[in-house]
Amino acid sequence: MHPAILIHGPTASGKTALAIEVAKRLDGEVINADSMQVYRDLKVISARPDEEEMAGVPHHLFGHVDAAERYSTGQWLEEARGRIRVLQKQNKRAVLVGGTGLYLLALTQGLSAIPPVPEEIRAEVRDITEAEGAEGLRARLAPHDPETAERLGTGDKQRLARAYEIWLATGRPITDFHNERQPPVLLDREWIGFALTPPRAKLYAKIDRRFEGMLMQGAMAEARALIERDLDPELPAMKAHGMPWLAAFARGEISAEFAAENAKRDTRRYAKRQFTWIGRQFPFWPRIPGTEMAERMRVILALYREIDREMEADYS
RNA sequence: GCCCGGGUAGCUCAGGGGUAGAGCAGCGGAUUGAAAAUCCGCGUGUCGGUGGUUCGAUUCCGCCCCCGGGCA
Repeated sequence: MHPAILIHGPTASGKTALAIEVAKRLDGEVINADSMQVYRDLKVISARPDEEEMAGVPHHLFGHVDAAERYSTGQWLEEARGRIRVLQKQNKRAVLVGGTGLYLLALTQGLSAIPPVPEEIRAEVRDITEAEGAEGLRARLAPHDPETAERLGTGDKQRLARAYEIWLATGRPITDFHNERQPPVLLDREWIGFALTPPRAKLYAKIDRRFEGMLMQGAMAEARALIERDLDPELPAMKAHGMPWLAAFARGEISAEFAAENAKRDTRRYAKRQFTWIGRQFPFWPRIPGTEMAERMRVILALYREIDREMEADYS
C-alpha cells in the first residue's frame, strides 16, 4: 500500500495546482480537504479547480454538496475514508489537499465518536444562541458540564452551543466523548503531510490579486445566484470569504470597493490563522517555503521516496 | 522664489517641555462534526533631519529637506 500524501498550506498558496502535479506524477487521485470547495454553488468563490485544471486526474469530494446543507467534519471524514480505502485497494496514491486543518487533523489523529445530534435540537440551540448569546449558553451548560463551561473562551458561542447540544442530545458532557478518540483513518506510516509556508507578504499580495481575479471570473454572478436562493445567512456556504460582503453589496448597502477590501482582509486573516494552525497543530510536517512548482515537487518527491520504495523516478 | 498649512505607528490622524495615543491595517494564541467557522490577547514608533535653549525637547527657537495649497 502506498502512503497517502497530504498537502496543506494557507489559502492562495498554490495547493491545488501542486496537488494535481503530484497526482499526475505519482499515479494518484486528488481528494478535497477544504470545507468550502465541497459546495456545488461555490466554484469561483472557493477557488475550486476547473475542468481544464483537473483534466486527466480524478478528483473527489469537490462541489458535491448543496449550499443549503450544513456539511460537517464528521461527514467529510467518512466520505474521505471511503475514497481513501478504494484507492488503497486499487494500489493508487491518495493526494489529500485543502486548507481546512481540522479535516486533516481528524484524518490523522482521529475524531471522537459522537452520535449525530437531531436537527430539532440543533435548531433549538441555534435559537437559544441568538436569543441569549454566549453567556446564556454558558449558564445553561454549567450545571451539566461545568468543565467545558469553565474552559471555553468568553464569547465562544459556537463551541458553547456545540457542547450544549451534545448535552441535550446525549445527556453526557462533551468532554466524555473528547476523552476517547476513534482510531484515525490514516495510521502513522500510512501518510506524509507537507505544509506550504510561502513568505507572508508575498502571499497577502497574491490573496488580494486573486480576489480581483475572482471578480473578473464571475464571483459576483455566483454570489447573486446564491443570494437568490434566499438561504439562511448562517449556513456555512454563506460564510465563505467574500460572500457576506458581496451580499451586502448586492443589497446596495456598501460599495464594491468596500466589499472587495473586506473580502480580501478576511482572507488575509484566515491565512494568518492557518499559519498558526500549521505551527501548532502540524509541527512535524515538512515545510515547503519555496513558491515554485519545480522546487516544491523536488522536496515532495525526495521525501516521499524515503517512505515509498515502489517509487521510481526523480522530478526533472 | 515668496507666503501659508503639514511632516507623529504600515495607513488616516490626535496630542503636547518630563521619551506618545486612537481607528483601520497588522501581529501572537486557542482550535474534536458550522473550522473560509468561532473566540482570546497585543501598540508594533529614531514623533522628517540637524544645530540651539533647557536639568530634560517629539513639543520652544534657527537652518535644511520633503509634501500639499496659494502668489508670482
